[in-house]
Amino acid sequence: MSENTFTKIYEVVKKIPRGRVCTYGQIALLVGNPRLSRVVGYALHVNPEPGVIPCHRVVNRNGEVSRAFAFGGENMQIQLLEDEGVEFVAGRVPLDRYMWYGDE
DNA sequence: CTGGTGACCGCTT
DNA sequence: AAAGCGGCCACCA
Repeated sequence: MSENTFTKIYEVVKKIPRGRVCTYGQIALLVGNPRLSRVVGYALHVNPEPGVIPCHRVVNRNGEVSRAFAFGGENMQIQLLEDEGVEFVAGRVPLDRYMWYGDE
C-alpha cells in the first residue's frame, strides 16, 4: 500500500469536488500533519499526473492562488476555477463559500 | 551522508 | 501591523 505522504496528498487533492477549493493547510491536515503544508506545495509542484490531480483547486489559506503557478500563469488557474463556477472576489476566493473541508 | 530549497502555515517577537 | 523562525517531506548538488 502506498502510504507515502506524497501519495496521501495526491489522494486528498483528487477527492476535491468540482467547483470547490481547498487550502494547503487543510490538505495537510487531512493527510495527518497540518505542518505538511509545504510538502503539499512541493507535491503539487512535481504533479506526476497533470489532468488527474486538480492542483488548480488548491489555494493558500488566504484564498489566493499561488504565485509560482508556472502553468500558463496564475490567470490560468483562476480561469479554470471560474469555469467550474468558483467566484473570485478581489483576486481571491471567498473560502466561506467554496472551501472544501474534506468531508465530501 | 550533509546541506539547502520549495506551490505553506502558525506562533512568537 | 510587520517580520522572523521552526516544522514537515522529498529531491538535487
